[in-house]
Amino acid sequence: MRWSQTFIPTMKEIPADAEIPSHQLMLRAGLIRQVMAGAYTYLPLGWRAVRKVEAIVREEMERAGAIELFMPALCPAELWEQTGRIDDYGNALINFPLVRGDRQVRVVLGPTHEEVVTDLMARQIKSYKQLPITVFQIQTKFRNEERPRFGVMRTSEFQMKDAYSFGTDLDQLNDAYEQMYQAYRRIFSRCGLDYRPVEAESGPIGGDASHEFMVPAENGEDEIVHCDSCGYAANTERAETGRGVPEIAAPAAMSDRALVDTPEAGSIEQVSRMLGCEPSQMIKTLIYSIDDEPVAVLVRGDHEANEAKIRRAVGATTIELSDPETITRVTGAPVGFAGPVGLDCPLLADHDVAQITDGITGANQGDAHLTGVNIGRDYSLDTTHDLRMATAGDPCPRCDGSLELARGIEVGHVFKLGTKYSTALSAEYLDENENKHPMLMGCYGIGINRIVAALAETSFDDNGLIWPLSISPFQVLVIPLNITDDDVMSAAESIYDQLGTAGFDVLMDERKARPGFKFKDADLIGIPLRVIVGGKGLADGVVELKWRTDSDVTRIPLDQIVDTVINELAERTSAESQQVPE
RNA sequence: CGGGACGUAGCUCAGCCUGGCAGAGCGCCGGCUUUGGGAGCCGGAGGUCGCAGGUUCAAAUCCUGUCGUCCCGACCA
Repeated sequence: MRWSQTFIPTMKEIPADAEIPSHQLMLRAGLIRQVMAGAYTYLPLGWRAVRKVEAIVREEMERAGAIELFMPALCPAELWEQTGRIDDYGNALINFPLVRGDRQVRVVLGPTHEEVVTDLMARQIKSYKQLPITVFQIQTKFRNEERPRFGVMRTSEFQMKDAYSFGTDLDQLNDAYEQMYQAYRRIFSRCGLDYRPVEAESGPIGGDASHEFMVPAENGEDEIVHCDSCGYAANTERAETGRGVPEIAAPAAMSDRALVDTPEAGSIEQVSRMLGCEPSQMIKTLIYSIDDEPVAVLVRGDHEANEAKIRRAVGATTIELSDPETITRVTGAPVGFAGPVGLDCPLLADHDVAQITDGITGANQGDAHLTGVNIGRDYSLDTTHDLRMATAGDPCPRCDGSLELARGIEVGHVFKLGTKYSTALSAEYLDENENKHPMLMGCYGIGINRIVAALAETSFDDNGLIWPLSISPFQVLVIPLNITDDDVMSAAESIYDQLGTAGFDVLMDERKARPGFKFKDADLIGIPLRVIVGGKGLADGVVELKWRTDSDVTRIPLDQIVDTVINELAERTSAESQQVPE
């Protein structure tokens, strides 16, 4: 491709709306342009990178035995009603009626395709002999992000690879999951990403039934914890802590309990400021409706409750914060003044709560708190649980180490679904004895364009992007410095032709521009290997070769340049693939 | 949806407080010079100052509303 004949609008200045490196660089390097909040056009350079990622994903999916198909983005709302997800998804699901003659057809734009693919399999798979099977597609997905942000990292329309496995039993599901897990490791490695699989919220199957693949990045949206001693990693929602049940007994020395006025102070922050205490001295009391029964959940004031952990602790199916009316009925006080003392409802406490001496908590009456609250004397518990989000410094659940916090970009997710969708949509098979069973499913997603964004977010220097060879829009950039010099141009043309013929993606910057200008653009768009053809070098019979990450050029005789480039590309490709797990 | 910021040329921004000719740099077009790290000089094109209403002799500037974009949070895989 010749630069002047393609479309690479680079920018010297940093667009005011872009805050994070990937967004700034993708705009400046001419990869994307914004159309509206949460929707971007991929320009030729950006789209080439996306396509390279797609090709790698496709290759690895097929290598792992998955079969490609293509489902419509437009799906009947009816299927979503059958699984209940039309409500679960809420406003994030884009759905609207289509007018067809005198009737309306309600449709959704698929944010994922469990419904459609399960319905397909329900119709086509009848026998255990047809299983297992894993299918995948690469397609545009839609989610109405109420607050799109971080450039292309979080948009309302995005490219996703989604795969679905169907099997007869847990063994087949585990096999498919393992296949996908390994394929994902190869995919992210091949794309040149530093990534980390972390345990994620597992849903109905339990155990290690879900992993997210995270790219560590300051600007990542997700928070994860990890242990450097044993390698345990999980997202903060999922992360267990290595804390045990403490001794539940009244402290040896405690103050008298006292009622204090805390007018209008219903939050931990307000109360701690008003009373001059640390949030960690407070007992946060949250009234949850768990399977529609009110339960008071206690966590330390500086901690955050984890609803999934609470649900697991009591084996419940639904959990939500109670509405203000319920809270008033249960505690006798407006929201913000609940406490465990004298509360007539079940108490569920986090481990750390039992270790608070002279705690401060709501008095179950408006504008008042209690101080000097102690377990054993003022309220009692049978046991305690791990009910809160993990934080930095918590003991590791797997070893003697401690947990650290980090942020990351989620680029992939593998999940054992179980029978949720196959049951709802009657995707059943007959076994050897003619008994019907719902199929066991797994689902496996990869954010295709998010891989490109994650790369841009983590691989750059002061001058611009730094692509790995594997997903770079072009592999080689040929720069003739002076296009009015016939010798320079014919040498450049010859190199360009030969490399193109040899099957490489070559871009030639034959614009009429000064050398400095071209070098700046070259650094910005970050093509890995650069061949510079200049009049001075040619006079000595050489051209210059430079990797994007090199500080200096290497002079190569003109008649060897094509072979040298081919060799270096082969070496780099091989070096990159050394990193890819088997 | 709650909180905050910002909307002036393609991009980055000044002008707004204290109302009185629509500005700069970069980019773009033409010309000359220059040619190894975002060149120099000369000439030029380009704006419904987000939109609507109000105040005023007069509004980019003051007031009200509205739309858009970004950031923090809520929500969300």
